[in-house]
Amino acid sequence: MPASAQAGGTEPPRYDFREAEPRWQRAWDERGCFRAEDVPTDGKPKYYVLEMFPYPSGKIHMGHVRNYTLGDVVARYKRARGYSVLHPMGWDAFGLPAENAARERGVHPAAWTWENIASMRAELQRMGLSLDWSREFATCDPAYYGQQQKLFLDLLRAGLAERRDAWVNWDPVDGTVLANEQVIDGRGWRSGAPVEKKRLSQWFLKITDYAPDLLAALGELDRWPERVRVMQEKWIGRSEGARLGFSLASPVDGIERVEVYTTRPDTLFGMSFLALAPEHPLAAVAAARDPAAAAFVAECRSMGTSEAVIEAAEKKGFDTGLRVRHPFLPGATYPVWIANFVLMEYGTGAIFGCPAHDQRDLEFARKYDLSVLPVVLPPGADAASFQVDDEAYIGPGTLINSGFLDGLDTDAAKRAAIDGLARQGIGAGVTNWRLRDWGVSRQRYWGCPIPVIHCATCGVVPVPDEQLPVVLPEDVAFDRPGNPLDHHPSWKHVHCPRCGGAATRETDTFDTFVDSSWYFARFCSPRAEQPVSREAARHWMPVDQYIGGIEHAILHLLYARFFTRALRDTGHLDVAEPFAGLFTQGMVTHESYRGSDGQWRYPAEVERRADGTVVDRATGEAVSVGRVEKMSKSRRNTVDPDAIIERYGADTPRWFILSDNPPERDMEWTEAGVAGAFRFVQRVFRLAETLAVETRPEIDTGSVSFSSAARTLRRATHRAIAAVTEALEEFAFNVAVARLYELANAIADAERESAEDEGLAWARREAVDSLARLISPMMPHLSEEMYVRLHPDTAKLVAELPWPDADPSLLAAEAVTLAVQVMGKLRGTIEMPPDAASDAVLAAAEAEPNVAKLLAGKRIIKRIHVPNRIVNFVIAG
RNA sequence: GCGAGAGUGGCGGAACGGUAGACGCAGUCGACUCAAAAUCGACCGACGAAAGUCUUGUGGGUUCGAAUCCCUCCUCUCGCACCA
Repeated sequence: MPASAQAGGTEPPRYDFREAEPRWQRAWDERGCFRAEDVPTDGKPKYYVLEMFPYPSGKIHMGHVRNYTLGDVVARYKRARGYSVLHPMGWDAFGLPAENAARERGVHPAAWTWENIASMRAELQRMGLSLDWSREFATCDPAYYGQQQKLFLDLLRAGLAERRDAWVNWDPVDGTVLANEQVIDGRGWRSGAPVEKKRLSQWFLKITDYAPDLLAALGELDRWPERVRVMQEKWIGRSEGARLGFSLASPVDGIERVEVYTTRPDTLFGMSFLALAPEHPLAAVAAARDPAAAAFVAECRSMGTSEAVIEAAEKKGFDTGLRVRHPFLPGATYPVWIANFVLMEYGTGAIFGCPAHDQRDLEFARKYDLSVLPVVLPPGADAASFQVDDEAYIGPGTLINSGFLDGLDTDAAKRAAIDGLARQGIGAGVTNWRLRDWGVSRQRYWGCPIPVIHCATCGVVPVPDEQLPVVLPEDVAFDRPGNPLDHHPSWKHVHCPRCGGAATRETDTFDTFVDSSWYFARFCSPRAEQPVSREAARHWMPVDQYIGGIEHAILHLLYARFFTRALRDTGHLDVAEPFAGLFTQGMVTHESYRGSDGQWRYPAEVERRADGTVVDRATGEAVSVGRVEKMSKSRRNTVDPDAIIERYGADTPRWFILSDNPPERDMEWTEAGVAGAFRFVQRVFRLAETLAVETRPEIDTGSVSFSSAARTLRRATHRAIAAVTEALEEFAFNVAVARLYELANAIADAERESAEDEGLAWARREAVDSLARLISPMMPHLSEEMYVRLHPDTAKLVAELPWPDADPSLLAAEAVTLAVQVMGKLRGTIEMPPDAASDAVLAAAEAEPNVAKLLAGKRIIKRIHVPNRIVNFVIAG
C-alpha cells in the first residue's frame, strides 16, 4: 500500500502535495494566469479549448476527471506554445434529476442545482485545471436562459422555429411527453405506464432546412473522428428517389390520391400493394368507416413511437378494401393496406410494396398472400428460371415484366420511370432526408421557459423584448403529476402584449439540448448584454479543440452544428461550424466486486491481499472479482475522485489517467496504477530536491567540453523535449508520459556518475529543469514546485513560461547502432558514426564476425544500406 | 444485416516499411533494515544446456526487409438499423 504523504522524521524529503497544490492554485488565480479577454489585444494566435460542460449531479466522477485532464493538458500546452487560450467552464444545469430530487426529497430544483454546482466547482478547482473561472455560468441562471429566449425569438422571426402538431410519446400517468429513449418496452421509464401516441402541439426548430449543408460540411471536418462523421451522415440520411401520387380507384371523403416516396421507381411494375402508416390521414378515414380498421390503428398506436419497439414487432397489416390505380398500367388496381412497419415520419407515410425487390415488402406479402412479381433480373440470371423465394433481390440488374422499362438497367429504369411520372404530372424525382425537425417542447418545470404567449384573439404572440427574461416562478409544487408551471396559480395568466386581453403563457420549457447548443458561443463573452458579442465570437470561434464523450456523437453535436448555422443566419455569429476539432475520449472502467450475499461492493470496500485474494475490508470475507466494465453506480465499481485527490493529490490521478493508455480508448482504473503514478511524483520531486541543495554551476556551455556522460544526458534531455512535444501535438499522451519516464531514468543514471564533473552537474540541472517544464501540462503543481526549487529567485511561474525548445544539434547520437541482416534476418549489429559513408558501413557490416561467418563462401547479390538504420545482404543460393 | 474501429508478453501499451515488445504495471532475485514499508540494483515473450529457433488473431501476397501495405477468413468493441 502506498504511504501517505506525511513525511516522517527520518524519511527522505517527500513532496507535500497537501500544502503545495492549494498554494499553486492560489498563485495561478492571483496572477490571473488563465484569464482570457473577450477580445484580446495581445496579438497572439488564439486557441479555444473546451470540454463538454457537466451536468451538476452533485459530485464529479472519473469520466469528468479524464475529460478535464485531457482538456487541461491541451490548454496548458497551447498556452506555453504562445497561444492566447480560452478555456472556460460552466454548468449544463437544467434537467430532470433536479425535479426528481424535488419530488422525492422536497428540495427545490434551484437550491438542489446550485448546491451541486458549488460542491462540483470545489472539486474541479482541486484538480488544478487551467480554467478561466471568471467566465463560469450555469444554464439555469436567467442571465443565460434569458439570452436564449432572445435567440429563440430571433429564430421564430427568421422562420426557423414553428409550432405544429406532432405525434409524441405520452405518459398518461406522469402527464408528460417522453423522449424516445425514455420509453422502455413501451412503458414510461418512471411511471411504468404504457406509453401512448398522442398528437400534441409542439415547438419545432427547423433543422431540416440545414440538412444539405449539415451533410455537405461534414466533409470539411477533418479534425473530427471518422466514426462521428459517419454517424451524423447516417442520421441525416440523404436518399434519392421519387415522389408520386397514386389515384384511388374510388375517392373517399374527398381524398383522391395517395402520395408515396420511393427510392425504387424502377420497380413500379412489380407493385403488389400500397401500405399506409397507421397515423396516415387516409388510414384515419378508413378507421372512421370501419371499426375493424379503427381497432387495428388503435393497436398500432399503443405500441409507442420508439423505433426499437417497432423493430421488435411482427409485421402486421389491415386491408382497407380501398384500391389504387397503377400509374403505368391502365386498369390495374392494387389493395391499400394499413401496415405497422410503415413510418409516418419518413417520406410521405405511405409506400408502394414491391415484394420481389424489398425484404420487408416480401415478408408482408408472404404473410398476407400478396403477389410477388420479379421485375429486376440479376446480372447473369435467366429470365425464365429466376424467381424470388424468401429473399428479395435488392441489387442492380436488367428490367423485365416492366412494359416500357424492359431491358433497361436499374439506373436507367429509375430515370425513365421518373420521366414517365413527370410526363403524366403525377410524380417527380426528389431528394429525401431522414433527419426530422427538432421538437423542443418539454412539459417540465426545470428548463428554459419558451417565451411566447397564447392569446385567444391574436394567436401565438412572442414575449416582447422588454419583458424578457421570462423567469421561472420559484413557488412551485411537485405534489402532483404533470408540469408545475401549468398548475401554478398565477404565473401563466398574463395580458396579451398585442391586444391587452387575457392570455396565457406557454408553459412548456425547452429541451435541455437547446441550452447546450450555444453555450460555447456564450463563453466568448459570458456577461454580454446580447446573447453573443459578435466581436468576441469573431475572435474566439470556432472552438479549436472540443473534448467529450462519444455518447454525444449525434444529438448534441448535430444540434450544436445546426444552432451555430441558425445563429449565423440571424446575425449573431460569423461561423457555421462550432467545433473545428473534436476528440472523443474513452470511458473509465474498473473491476467489479461481489460479496457472497450477491451484493456489489465498492472498490473502497475491498482489499487485495498479498496472496491475490480479494476480501471485504470490514468482514474479511472473500469477494468474487467480476468483469472490468464502465464505472457505474449500479455495479458499485466507481472510485470517488475526491477520495483519490485527498489521498494522492491532483497530479497523481492526472498522471495515471494520461499514462495508462491512448485517450480515445477505454481505460482501466487500478489501485496499482495510481500507486505507481504516485511513486513517480515522489521520485521526480526528489530529483529536483537533490539538485536544489547542490551548488549551481555557472558554466559557459559554448566553451566547456562536456564529458561523455554529460553529452549523453544532454542528448536525452533534448530528445525528450522533441519527443514529448511531438506526442502532445498528436494527443499521444501515454507516449509523452513514457518519454518523461525515460528522461527521469536518464537523470537517475547520470546521478551515479562522478560528482566532480562540472559539465555533468550542469547537464543534470538542464535535464531536471526541462523535466519540470515538460510535465507541466500533466502535473502542473509538481512542475511549479520543482521549478521554484531550481530557480528560487524566479519571478515567473511555469504556467507563464514558454515551452522548452529542443536544440537540434544535440539530438543526433555520436554513434549509431546499425542492424546487420543477412537475407532479412538480424545477424548482428555494428557501431558507426552517424551518417557514415556507405562503403565504410558495408565493410564494417561484412566484417562483423557472425555476419562474416554466414557470408563466407557465398556470393552477395545485393547490398542494402539504409543510413543510420540497417544493412541487409542478399546472398545467392 | 450495414457502417466504423481494434486484435502485439501475465496486463496497459510502444514502434517514419528497417534491431518487435520502448515506457509503465504486475512478478522474480538481490542490497539496505532487527523487521517491514519506502528506496536502490539486476532480471523479466516462448522453446532451448547452448548455438539458435519461433513469435504482432488466421491463411496468402507485395518487398532485400511487413505489426505496419494489399487480399481471404476469424474474433471482439462501438454505432445504426422495417428510412421504402
